[in-house]
Amino acid sequence: MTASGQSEGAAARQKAKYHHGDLREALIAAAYGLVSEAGAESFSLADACRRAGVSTAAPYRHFKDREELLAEVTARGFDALTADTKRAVEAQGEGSLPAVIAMGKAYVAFAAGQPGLFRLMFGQPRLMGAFPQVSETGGGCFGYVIEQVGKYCRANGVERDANEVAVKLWTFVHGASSLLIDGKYEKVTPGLEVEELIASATPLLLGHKG
Amino acid sequence: MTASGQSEGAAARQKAKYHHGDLREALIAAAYGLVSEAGAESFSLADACRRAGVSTAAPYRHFKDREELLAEVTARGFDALTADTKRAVEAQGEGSLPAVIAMGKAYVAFAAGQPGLFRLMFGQPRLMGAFPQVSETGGGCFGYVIEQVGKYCRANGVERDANEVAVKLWTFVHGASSLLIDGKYEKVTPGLEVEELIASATPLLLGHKG
DNA sequence: AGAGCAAGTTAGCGAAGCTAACATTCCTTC
DNA sequence: GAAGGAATGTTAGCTTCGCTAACTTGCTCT
Repeated sequence: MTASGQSEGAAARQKAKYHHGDLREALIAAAYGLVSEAGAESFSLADACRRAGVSTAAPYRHFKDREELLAEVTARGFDALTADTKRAVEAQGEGSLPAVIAMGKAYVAFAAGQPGLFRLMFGQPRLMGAFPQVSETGGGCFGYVIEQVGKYCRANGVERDANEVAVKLWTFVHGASSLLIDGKYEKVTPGLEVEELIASATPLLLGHKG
Repeated sequence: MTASGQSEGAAARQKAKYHHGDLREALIAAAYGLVSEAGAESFSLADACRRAGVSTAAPYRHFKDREELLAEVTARGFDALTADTKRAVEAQGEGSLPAVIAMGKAYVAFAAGQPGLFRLMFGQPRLMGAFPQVSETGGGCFGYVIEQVGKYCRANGVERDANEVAVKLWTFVHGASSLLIDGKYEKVTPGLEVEELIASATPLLLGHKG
C-alpha cells in the first residue's frame, strides 16, 4: 500500500507504520512551516497532510477542525515572538534604553521574517477569543513588553504611567511591523529604514526631548 | 475607461430581466458589504452572487477572478478612508494640531467601523502589487496624510523632516487601528480609550514636549 | 429586420473541509 | 500471552467553492 521509503538507512528504522507516532506535533510543524512560507490565506489542511504523509482525514483525530490547528500554530508563534523579544532584551540588559529599542526591533524582525505567521497571530480575532492557548500566549507576549517598559521607566525616572508608555511603544512597533510586511512603506517612503524608525521614535514616545 | 460612461437608458428599465443592468457595480457593492460584515476570509464569490441575485458564473463576465473583485473592493475602501480622513481634517482646519489628531482618529474610526474591510485593504500585499487601482488609491490615501502633516509642520515651525514625522504618525495610528480591531488591547489594557491614545501620542511624535 | 456581441444561464471539473464507516495497531487486563 | 477495547490511522463520499465551457438571451447598430 504505502510505498515505504525504506532506503533511508538509519532513518529507515522509522518504518512506514500505520500509526504515525506523533501526528499531532507533525501537523503543527507542517502547518507552522506552511503558514510561515505562504500565509494562512492559502494554507490548506490537505497540504499539511501531504507534508506529514497522512490522509486528509487524519487530522480530525487530533483537531476539531482547521481553525483549531491554526490556533495551535498561532500560540506557538506567540511563544516564538516572546522568546525572540526576551533574547533581544537580555542581550542589552534589562531596563536600559537600548533594551527597549532592541525589543522593538526584534518584534519587527519577527514580523518581517515570517509575515504569514505574524498576520495569522494578529488579524484573526476569532482565534483569540475562542482558544485559551492563543489568548494566554498572546497575553504573555504583550505582558512581557509592558513589564520591560515598566522596568525602564522605573530605572530611568520616566514619570509617565509605565503602562501607558508601554502601550504607546507597542502600538508604534506593531504599526511599523504591519506596514512593513504589507509593503506600504515602499510606495510612500522607498528608502525607509525601519530599524532607524524604531530607534528614533522610541525616545519620543518615552517622553524624551526630540 | 470607466464602464459607467453609457447613457442612462438601459439602466432605467428595471423590469425582471435576463440582463442585470449593472452587475459589475452590484457585485462590488455586495462584496463590499459582505467583506465589511464578515471579513475577506469568509467571503465567497458565491455569496456575492446570491446577494446580487445571479448565477455563480456571472461574475466572470466582469472580473477575471475572485481576487480582481476583491481588489476593486480594496480600492473603494481606500477611497472611503481618504474621504473620511479629508472630512476630519477640513472640519478642524488644515495645518492645525487638532486637524492632525482628527485625522488619526478618523483613521482608527474607519478601521473600527469596518474591520473586515480594513484588514482586506492592508494585510493583502499581493493585491497591492498586482492591481494598479489598489496601489493608486492606497498611495493617494497615504499621500494625503503625508501632505497634511507637511502642512502642519510648515505652519507650526516643526523643524523635523515632515516626511519622517508623517511616517511616524501614520505608523502609530495604523498600529492603534490594527491592535484595536484585533482585540489585543482588551486583554492588556481593558480601559484603554484609543482616541485618547492618539491624542496624547500625536504631540510626542511631532516632537513636542511630553 | 437581422447580425453580432455583451452578458446572462446551466453543467461540470477539481480541490477543499468535514463526516462516517472501516482497518490497524497499541495497551490493558485476565 | 491472548482478547478486546481504545486510539489512530484509512477510504469513500457529501457539500461548497472557484473556475471554465458551451449554450441562450436580448441589446444595439446598421
